[in-house]
Amino acid sequence: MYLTQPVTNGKDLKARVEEFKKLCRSRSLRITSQRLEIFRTVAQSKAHPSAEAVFAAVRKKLPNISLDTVYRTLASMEEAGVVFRVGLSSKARFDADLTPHYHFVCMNCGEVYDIFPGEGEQPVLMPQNINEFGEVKNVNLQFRGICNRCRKATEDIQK
Amino acid sequence: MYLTQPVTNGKDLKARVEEFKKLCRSRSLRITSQRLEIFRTVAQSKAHPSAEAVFAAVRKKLPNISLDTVYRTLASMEEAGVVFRVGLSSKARFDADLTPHYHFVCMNCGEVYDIFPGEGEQPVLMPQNINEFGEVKNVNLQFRGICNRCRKATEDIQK
DNA sequence: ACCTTTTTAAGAATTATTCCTATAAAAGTA
DNA sequence: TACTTTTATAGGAATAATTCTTAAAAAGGT
Repeated sequence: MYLTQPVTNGKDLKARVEEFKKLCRSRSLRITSQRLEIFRTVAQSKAHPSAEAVFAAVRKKLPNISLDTVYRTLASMEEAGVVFRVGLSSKARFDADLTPHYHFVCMNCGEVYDIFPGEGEQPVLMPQNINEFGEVKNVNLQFRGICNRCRKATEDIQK
Repeated sequence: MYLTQPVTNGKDLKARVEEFKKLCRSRSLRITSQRLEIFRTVAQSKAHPSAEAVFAAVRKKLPNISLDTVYRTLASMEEAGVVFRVGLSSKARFDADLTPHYHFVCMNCGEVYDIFPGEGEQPVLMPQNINEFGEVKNVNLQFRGICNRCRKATEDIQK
């Protein structure tokens, strides 16, 4: 089974902003100038900006915006699937098992699970053009989501 | 071309510690009780421990060890390829391009480069057993290494 | 225009990580 | 074994990234 991610790009900025507004409505998130401007900034950038970088850019339009708003908004945008967070969250975790394997990282509790490829299975291929970028030292493949334990816990609360 | 990582596991702890000592010698890193204990801790754990967790565990054997030593040592062990850092370093970066693509992250300058799979190429397969772990929300594939710009810069210094 | 709920700014607080400096321990050498 | 040089360490201070707290402001429905 191949990985597929939704293709929501290739549209112009205005269209994406409209789509974003719709999404906000559907989630009953209020459409604020801060949210729109943060979205525009990330949507326009190809630089994988940090929160600070987004803050600096948005500040030019909204001089009073706070860094906290940027963090909060980026987090909610990630949650909504509108932006992708490159890399993992704050705390580093280590693994001394160097046999080829990957990780399932729970977005709720932060737990890290090993995923060992099944017999004959090999989930990562090296892209052909990888040398254009540099010398690869290692490969990090993470599947991020909600682990079964956390899912069960939320189900139990709902009851 | 398939990804292959060195297989250095499946050996017992003592053997791994001896191997680690050799590696230290070859890199003229001194063999200290702190290093050995930190290595033992990470090598024994299947919990992907954080620096704090390693600190807490090592402290039982070496009550005066400092957290800084743990951080320093884990970093040098990562550099030596003895442990793997799960996830990226501290600063979060964002990407609003949701078309399927991956990233090359420079371990030196932190720059993030997009890698779009070539025509018909699809570097990530979903592992068959993924549902055992939880519900996948997204996939994060990073190739980490030294980008060409940084490599060029270091070459220039050597001249 | 009014009311309710959500969002915000501002700054304080927290968390993770790194830096600084004097001391201590390792490895090489006589 | 004692001596020397180099590297690593503890301890605490400093920094960087992120999150929390609170009162005020803005959104969206009525």
